[in-house]
Amino acid sequence: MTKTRAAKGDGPASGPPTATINRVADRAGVSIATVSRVFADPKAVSDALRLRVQEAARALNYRPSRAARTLRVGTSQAVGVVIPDLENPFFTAVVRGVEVVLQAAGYTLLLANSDEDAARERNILETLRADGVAGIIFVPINGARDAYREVLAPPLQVVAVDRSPANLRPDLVTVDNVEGTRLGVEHLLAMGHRDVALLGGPSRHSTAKERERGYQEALKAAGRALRPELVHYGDFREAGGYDGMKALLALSRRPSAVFVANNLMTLGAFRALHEAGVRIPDELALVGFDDMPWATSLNPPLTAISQPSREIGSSAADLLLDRIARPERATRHLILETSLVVRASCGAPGHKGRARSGAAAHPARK
Amino acid sequence: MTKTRAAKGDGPASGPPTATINRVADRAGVSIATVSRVFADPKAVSDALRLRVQEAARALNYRPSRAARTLRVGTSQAVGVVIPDLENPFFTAVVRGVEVVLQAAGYTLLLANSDEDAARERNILETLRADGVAGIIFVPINGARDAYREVLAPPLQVVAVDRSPANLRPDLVTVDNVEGTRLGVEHLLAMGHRDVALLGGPSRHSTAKERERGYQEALKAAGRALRPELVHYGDFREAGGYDGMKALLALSRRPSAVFVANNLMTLGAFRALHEAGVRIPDELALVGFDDMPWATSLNPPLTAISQPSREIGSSAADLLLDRIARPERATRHLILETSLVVRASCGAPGHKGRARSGAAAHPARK
DNA sequence: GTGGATCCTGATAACGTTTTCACGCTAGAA
DNA sequence: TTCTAGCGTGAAAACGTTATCAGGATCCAC
Repeated sequence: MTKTRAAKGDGPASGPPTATINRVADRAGVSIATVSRVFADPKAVSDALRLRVQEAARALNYRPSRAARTLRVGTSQAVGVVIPDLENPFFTAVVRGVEVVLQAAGYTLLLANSDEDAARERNILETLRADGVAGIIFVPINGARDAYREVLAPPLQVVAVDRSPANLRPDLVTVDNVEGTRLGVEHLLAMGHRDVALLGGPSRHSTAKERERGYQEALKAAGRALRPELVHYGDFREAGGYDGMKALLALSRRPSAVFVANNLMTLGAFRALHEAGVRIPDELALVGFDDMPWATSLNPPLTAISQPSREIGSSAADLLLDRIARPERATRHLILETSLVVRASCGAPGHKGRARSGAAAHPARK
Repeated sequence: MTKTRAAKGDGPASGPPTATINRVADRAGVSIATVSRVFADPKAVSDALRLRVQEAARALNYRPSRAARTLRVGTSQAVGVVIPDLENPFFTAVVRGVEVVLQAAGYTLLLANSDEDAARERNILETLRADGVAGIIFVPINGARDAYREVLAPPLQVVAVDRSPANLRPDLVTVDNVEGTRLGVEHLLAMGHRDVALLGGPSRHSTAKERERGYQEALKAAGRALRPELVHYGDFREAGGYDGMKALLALSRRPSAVFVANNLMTLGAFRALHEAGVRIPDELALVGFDDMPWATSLNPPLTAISQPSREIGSSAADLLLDRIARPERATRHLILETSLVVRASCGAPGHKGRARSGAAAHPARK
């Protein structure tokens, strides 16, 4: 049940009638053109007038209308950010990174959630385009062939993040998924595990495919055969990890170690193991892709492949801003590095229940 | 280290020159006024013309320019959402709730992060105001006396969320923090714990104060004295919970149960307990405020006070939309209910390591 | 048939910017 | 002095909508 309290609303204390460029011009005794110039290119106007204008603007608490500017100039000081899941901490960390650099550059951030739904994504992109955003940073759903052809056509500037879109080559920021996964699996193999399983993701995501490749390469490099029954595919959500882990536990010949290809699935895997009373890492060792804030609070603390999530976002924003400034420059693909953070879930010696991490992720910028 | 690959950019395949209302009018052989009406109030125009216009609009892939509309009408179809921490899953869940109803209503969501910083918050609010957003949904930082007086003055519509702002009475959506905390502490007392500690938050947050009050009331109702050394205040972040728990563990007369007043602090508390090798719930029972996605993956699964976070967001959005439609209506305060989700960390019988939850949260809507 | 009332429709004036263009002024060169 | 540059400024025209107002049909009632 829910309670509602009513209160008397404050009377509409109607502030001053919103200063416009005209009022500032009047007060400063100049033309609106001069006022505009003071804000756009301060050194184009003489010191005397500039001061008068700034003074007047301050007195009236004037802020140029973004809408008017957008209309006139054709493109707004905003960028759209669209991610598939606002509640996945990896994506929010990315958004955080984006937000920091956009805010600093005076841009506004329009956020939308595609929910892994191609139709919804298309709808959002169209809206953003109609909004006249200067650019878009998005995690592509990777849908149909020509999904993005029209809707992301110039003059829109675009950078994709995390996943590589199907049929478009925009600026791109990803992580080295193959290498990262190889790191994790090799770590498990190096600790003597003979049968390492994989809880992978849906193949429509480039990340899922790359991580599976990393798994295969690690096995191959170690001279170990691929046992297909040890590979299960989930949906990159909690339930997928739970189901996959249960399936692995049901195997007559259980693996002794598992690599989970995604953060939410790792959560599900943990839940399945706790429910089944399986001891980690003694009965089953675990390494997950993507390090999360709660990783050290799990029991045992999770060994994970850490991605520089925040930096992925800030790099993407840098790339976009740069491209807005120079639309003609060649498309770039930035690949950031991952790192292995060793904690206890993999059974590494010296990490029994301790929560200290390995080397911190510290990839180079730009 | 980071690799960069260059690729040749696609030539600017310059799409069609962006359809405007004029082009649609021309093609349909009507005036722009009619086109505008077709979109604003379709039944105000005759069937024949409406069809012609719609057809033309579709052919040209026309979308009304939001900027032009905003300029003309004085207020944009966007609402600003400002939260203190984009990486706290509670807030992202709230944003998610907001987003769903805004999207459905055709509004765009401008997101910004105040980072618990009053100056930053003020800056953001000013920008949003200059942007001409129709309204603002925000988690107040609760700063100075007259913090919000001018910047949130009409015609801006405002609803506050989670916390009650210091000196302003806007529409408000909160949770019953006193009641929720009482629920949790009483649960621990009912299980026979005599000394229940509290890891509380900074008193500048109304939520922290309310939760402390709930703790006090529960003790009082049970006829138990308040032992001040059992109350520690953190910053509502992970580190605060960690430090607080360590302090509690250092006590000569340790409590046998702890209530943690915030999700991030719960994480820190867990980490401290794992590090110290304290067995939960045998040596120390734990209940936390706010149920999180990872709660069932912790070991043992966390008993928590669940907030309807998503619904907090959707209610706030509902309230805002309603207020935009009827700016004169009285201010309202919506108080949503919390519920106790019993898992294993509190030591409840029948929950040894099991992850099944108690009753699902299911508060009434509106 | 005439007088309204009702309904659709089109011209047109904003909304607040940015940008182009021309103008006047000062400075330096002839 | 006269001419040429160059600089700083203002007038005015967009940008794409929405809202107001008035005009032309159509219809019904008298």
